[in-house]
Amino acid sequence: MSIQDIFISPLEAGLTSWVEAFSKAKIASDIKTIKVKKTDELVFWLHMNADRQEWLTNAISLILQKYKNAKIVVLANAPNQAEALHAMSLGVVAYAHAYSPANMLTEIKTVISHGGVWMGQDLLKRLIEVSTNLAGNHAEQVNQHLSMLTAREKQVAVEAAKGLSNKEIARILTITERTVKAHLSSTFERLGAKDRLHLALMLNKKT
Amino acid sequence: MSIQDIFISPLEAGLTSWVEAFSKAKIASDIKTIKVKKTDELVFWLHMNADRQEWLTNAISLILQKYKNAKIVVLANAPNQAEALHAMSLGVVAYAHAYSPANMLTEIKTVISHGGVWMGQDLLKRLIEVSTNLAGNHAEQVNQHLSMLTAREKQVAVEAAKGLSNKEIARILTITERTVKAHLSSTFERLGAKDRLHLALMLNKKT
DNA sequence: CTAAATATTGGCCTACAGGCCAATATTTTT
DNA sequence: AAAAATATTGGCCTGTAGGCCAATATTTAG
Repeated sequence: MSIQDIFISPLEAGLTSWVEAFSKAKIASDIKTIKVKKTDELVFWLHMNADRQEWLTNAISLILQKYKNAKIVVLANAPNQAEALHAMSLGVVAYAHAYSPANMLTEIKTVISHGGVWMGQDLLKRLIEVSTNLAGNHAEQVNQHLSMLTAREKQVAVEAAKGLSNKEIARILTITERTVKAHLSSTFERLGAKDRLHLALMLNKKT
Repeated sequence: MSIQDIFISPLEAGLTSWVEAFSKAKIASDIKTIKVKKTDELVFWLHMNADRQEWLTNAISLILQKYKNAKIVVLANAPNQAEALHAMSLGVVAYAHAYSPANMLTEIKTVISHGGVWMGQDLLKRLIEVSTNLAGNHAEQVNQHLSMLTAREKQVAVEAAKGLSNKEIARILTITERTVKAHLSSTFERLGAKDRLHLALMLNKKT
């Protein structure tokens, strides 16, 4: 079993750095025209033009559908984060500049063939920033709010913030509706919330 | 210039798979005790216990401060996404299970020494999901909801979703409270929301 | 061991929310 | 021009929410 590189590019000959890096690669302009041994380990290098957004999406899903274990690299003429994110969300394992030098291409291949992911420093950074800011930071704020409540109040509060009625909360916690109200009242006071809607906003807000 | 692996673990001998993978590695329990040639390319393997959250944070920043170009890998006894995100946001380039077999450890090393990033499939997926959701997807979803409403209903809906009462909305839109109710009722029906709290969740939720 | 905080529930009362039926004027679509 | 969708408002009625006063059992903290 060997590794087969396949370039998909509108250019007939591919770029020189590609040829330099992988002399035995196949070059095609359309996915459907290529023929490969199913047993080969496949690496697809998709050359991306700015005006082929839709093509990229289709190409990726087509490849992954046909060759389950194929690795896909996107080489963009004009790399941008949004596109990178989109591509990687579809299953691409590397995203780089189309004019990357040959030695970088071989490094990328080394990385992905060992199960790694390759992307620009800034992209990774951005990815993590977004995640931690909007997922982590928020969680911390919510936790800070919840930490001001007693254990029971917390339970009631999170259910109320989901949109459940007092009656529903009472049922799932096996207490009286009256008790739910009591917990909520003290919750409102502790958190400074006007009512359950404000509570919900405090516990769900994305800032 | 050679590559020097350094294991930091509370265990005196390290795990067998580590020793197997990198026989020439140094093993220490504290970062301060190790001595390395500045010229070496350094790979730190931090062994993470569930109860050393704080230690990890400190260790990472200490290492990166002292050895600018060092690569850091975190090996977690009990891997979890939150911790992985946190670690990678601090500059870690790989996050894996502490009991990963020796061959996986060598693959990780290959990947990171070529500039790649190594993390579990599900973590990467999650990372991208979160990013795409919170960056663009969410706004689109909200707009899709709002597009199902008439101009007036939209105005009422967004105010209601902020937590304003019918009376308040009536005042700022200069209409009767009764009219606000009418717009809200049809809004609920159009969007399939039970009440204003669910409406608020639809327009504020981060999923 | 006592004082303080929590968990539970009751009754009562007011305000607000939201549904139902109905009507009119304006705007948009066909 | 006729039909359909929108914008406004009324009255009425029911249910839920949340505040106020009050009491008891349990847990926790000093």
